[in-house]
Amino acid sequence: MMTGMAATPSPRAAGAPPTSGDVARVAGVSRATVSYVLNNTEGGRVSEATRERVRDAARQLGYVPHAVARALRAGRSGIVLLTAPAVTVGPLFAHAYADLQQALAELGHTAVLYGPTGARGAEAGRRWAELRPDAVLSLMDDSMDEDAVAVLHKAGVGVVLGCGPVPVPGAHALVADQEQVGFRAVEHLAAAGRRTLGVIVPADASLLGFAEPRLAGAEKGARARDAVTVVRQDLALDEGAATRWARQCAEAGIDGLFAYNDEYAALAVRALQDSGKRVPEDVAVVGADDLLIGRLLRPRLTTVRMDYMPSREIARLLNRLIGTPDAPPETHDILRTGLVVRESA
Amino acid sequence: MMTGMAATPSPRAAGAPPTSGDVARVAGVSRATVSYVLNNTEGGRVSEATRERVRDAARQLGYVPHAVARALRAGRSGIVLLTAPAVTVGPLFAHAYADLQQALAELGHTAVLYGPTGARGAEAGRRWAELRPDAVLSLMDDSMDEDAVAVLHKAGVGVVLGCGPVPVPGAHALVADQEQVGFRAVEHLAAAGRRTLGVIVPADASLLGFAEPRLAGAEKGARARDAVTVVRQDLALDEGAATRWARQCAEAGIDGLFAYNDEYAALAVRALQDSGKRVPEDVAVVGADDLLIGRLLRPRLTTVRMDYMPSREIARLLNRLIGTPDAPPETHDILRTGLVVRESA
DNA sequence: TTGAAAGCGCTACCAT
DNA sequence: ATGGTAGCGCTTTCAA
Repeated sequence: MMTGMAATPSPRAAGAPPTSGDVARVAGVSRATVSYVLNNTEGGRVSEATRERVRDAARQLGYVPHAVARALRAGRSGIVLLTAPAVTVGPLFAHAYADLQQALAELGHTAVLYGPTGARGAEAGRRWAELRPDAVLSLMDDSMDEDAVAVLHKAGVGVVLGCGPVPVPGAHALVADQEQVGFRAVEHLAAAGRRTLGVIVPADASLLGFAEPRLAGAEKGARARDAVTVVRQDLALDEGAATRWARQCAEAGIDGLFAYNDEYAALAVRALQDSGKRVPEDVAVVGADDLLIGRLLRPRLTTVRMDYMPSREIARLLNRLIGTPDAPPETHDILRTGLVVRESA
Repeated sequence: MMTGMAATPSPRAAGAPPTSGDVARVAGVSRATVSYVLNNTEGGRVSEATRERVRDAARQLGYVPHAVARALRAGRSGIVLLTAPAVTVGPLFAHAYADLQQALAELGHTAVLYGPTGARGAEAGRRWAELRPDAVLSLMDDSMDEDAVAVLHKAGVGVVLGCGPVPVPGAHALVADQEQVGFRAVEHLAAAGRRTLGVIVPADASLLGFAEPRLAGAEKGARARDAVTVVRQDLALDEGAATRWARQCAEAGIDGLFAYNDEYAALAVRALQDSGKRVPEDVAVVGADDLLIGRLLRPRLTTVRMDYMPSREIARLLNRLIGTPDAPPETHDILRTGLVVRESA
């Protein structure tokens, strides 16, 4: 057993960052008291005079609590890990991410984005699990799969929430039903009397998770109509490719076009116009995502707008799930779409 | 002193995630040995048979090391914290971020993005410092200032690297000299005989950190020439604002325009054309950042392209700095610009 | 009202 | 070749 002096440990090396022990020493109290004061634990159990001394000492030393040590002791890190592949960390995502960060912070969580690991499945799950987050939210991330979920659960990460075109087995799901997008676009084109509909699918493989369902939705839309056919058009986001595509497109007799998003639509419109086609007279074009570029081009793009569940609601959902880690997987629909009719279709 | 049995602690609650102690128990060895084996410490000091048993046990239990505990013990978290305000987490940034993540991972670090905290200066510094990262890289983040750096250093975060238009005192700096951009644009417009140059500055306050230096560079370019003047044009990224701006622009007698970036340039070109001006005949336009939209417009946009230091080099730099935490602040230039001449100027 | 001490999971030093 | 054990910084129970 130690005797005496324990409340006054020797000062630490000069350059070392101050710990709660240092604060205690300077304030002339125990580490326990420091903890009580700085965390406002147990209302008035510490006298106001002492509280003031402790806070002064902390300020004077520039003390910053050590979240790692706190997490170890508490058994929970307070971290919500967001995972997202490179492509997703894009413009649409930027503000949503900032909002989510904010909303989670208000609920006492720390949102942290962990970019592409280079691994997939169980291996990716292990990388995430090492940090022992309270929850993992994977955004459109196809490296999150059933194995990854299993690893996470086994490592004590109680909440795994997948957000993407397809739900991940075993995890909670925010489903963004991308099929709606294609369906709605085709509905509009068909109603305008178009019969041979091209659907532009991006060559970028990392977008297939979105592109395939949008195509599938378009095909579903075509089947619901008589005499409407859908032709898949693979296209890279590149002017040369677009020029070649426009030629081939004319031969296919396409009179209506649904592009993966407004960027691809813009590229296609340009190429069609350069090849002598008129938009929308010869080919009607519908884009998606309501990007700025669609309003700057002439003709202005008709597009399928996406309304996702607001970040604040997602934060509340996460907060609730973290509170009940063993609840059975829930599925929430987070996508509503609407057509923005402009000039191109 | 404990006696006996210490190598065989009692099993833990069934649902609890396995610890190295559990692995040790299953493999019939001590926790120390588990640590040696799983971290490949000290070459052959553990027999191959034992190593195999340990690895089997770990696999069977689904053991994932606890990075938090490891960090506490090691005194370093292995984390490189990236901070960025909402606007920056944009398209240009996406791939750079993914690359950096990758490059840092290869060097044994974990890159983690910590979005806008809602706080600034010392308070923001405290939020970051809590996580005890080995380094903080702030990207175009104006909430990182001298006070934040001081807090971080005091909390033992040895490496603070700022990347933005202006260096942060006390921290290492990656300077992206945005003035070059404006200078180069004005040089081109003046050489083409334009004399009254508008410079479009975005109304979005969060972009001012870039916009002001670009404007300053343009002014510097004008001073270097006779009879060339620069007129600041504030503009919001909005069609209505652009229409009003185009009218006022005609009155000002502007015959050359440098826009903050290609998006603003596109908006301006559109508005000018709609108001009856010809581009480039009446007004020559130069954009910046070489965005896709610049190639889709007619006329195609002349733009100032940016070449940043590749992520791999930034990762190597960070790695070196983490190895020598007390080195004096270094400054590195990471921006090269080049003019891409197309049709608009 | 305050303090002592245990212990979160891990690694590294020193024994054996 | 392997094991005991101290201790990273913190919170929290129990004791005073």
